[in-house]
Amino acid sequence: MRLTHAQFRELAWKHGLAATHQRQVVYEAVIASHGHHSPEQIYATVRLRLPSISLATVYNNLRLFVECGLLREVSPHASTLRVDGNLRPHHHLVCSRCKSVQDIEGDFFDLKRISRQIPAGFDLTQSMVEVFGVCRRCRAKRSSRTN
Amino acid sequence: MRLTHAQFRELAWKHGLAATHQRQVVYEAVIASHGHHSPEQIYATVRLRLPSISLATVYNNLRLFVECGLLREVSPHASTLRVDGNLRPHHHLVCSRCKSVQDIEGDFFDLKRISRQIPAGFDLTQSMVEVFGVCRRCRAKRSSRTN
DNA sequence: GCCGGGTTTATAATCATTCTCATTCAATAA
DNA sequence: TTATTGAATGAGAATGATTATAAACCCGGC
Repeated sequence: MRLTHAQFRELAWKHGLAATHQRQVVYEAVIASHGHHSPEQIYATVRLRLPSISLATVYNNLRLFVECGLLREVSPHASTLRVDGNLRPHHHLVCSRCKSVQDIEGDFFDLKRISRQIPAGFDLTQSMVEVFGVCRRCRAKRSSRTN
Repeated sequence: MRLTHAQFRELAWKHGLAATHQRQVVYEAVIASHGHHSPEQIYATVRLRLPSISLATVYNNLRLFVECGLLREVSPHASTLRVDGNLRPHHHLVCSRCKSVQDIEGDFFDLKRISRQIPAGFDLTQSMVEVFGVCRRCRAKRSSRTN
């Protein structure tokens, strides 16, 4: 998807960001191809239009876009492996900001109903559900923010 | 939690693993302290009992334990950032093996009902749900495995 | 057009994780 | 109990993803 520079400038300003050319191209690359992109993939796409862009710029701007709510992060977890010895069926409540994880017990999820909606062949027998939100502590800490 | 060596050996064998001393201590460290542990945290705990253990051994054995189903991996997602330009409310279907992500539309989750069960103060207004399972391709690939 | 502060670039640094290989150990057979 | 052998371990190097640094550059206001 392409935007005029004026359109992008308005979008960026609404979110408190300066509207640079690099940012516009990175943003357009993410929006244009639907899916869930890694920084490397976006970098490859953006380089077709801006061969001299730096990978660091892609990382910086993706982080900014996520922080200001222009994009969402898939699986916002801590950057390190976490392991759980609790094998009983349970689910996780994850804070998108501090990445803390708490167990939730209970049967919120109608897996039968989900099964009817998901692609054929996807196996939910060992399934787990994670619910993302903002924990009490993080909400208190940054309650002044609007996003 | 401590196990006798005989108990651990039986547990390990049931899952197709040799029962080494290091493995027992790593496993006990995970089980003993409830929560969601990083390799570094487990390494620190294990070193109290086995000061000469290598961090690589902790990593190797955690991976093996997860593969054979003795432990679960929290947030089994690709180790690289993924970004999503779709801001409309939707959820993700994630394959625990190949880490692929697909969108699912629909209203499977009764957030009101969840809200009543989660700790006070946890903010679900920007929430997202991810459902983990095994995608068709991965299921076909390793259908001979029992776990 | 010029200035100043934020942005970009290139590269170095960092962090988590995996690999390599020499050494050691667990499990089986004698 | 001991010997054997393939698997597991330990130490450190290597890798891959991400972040930090510092000099050059550009956007937007004057």
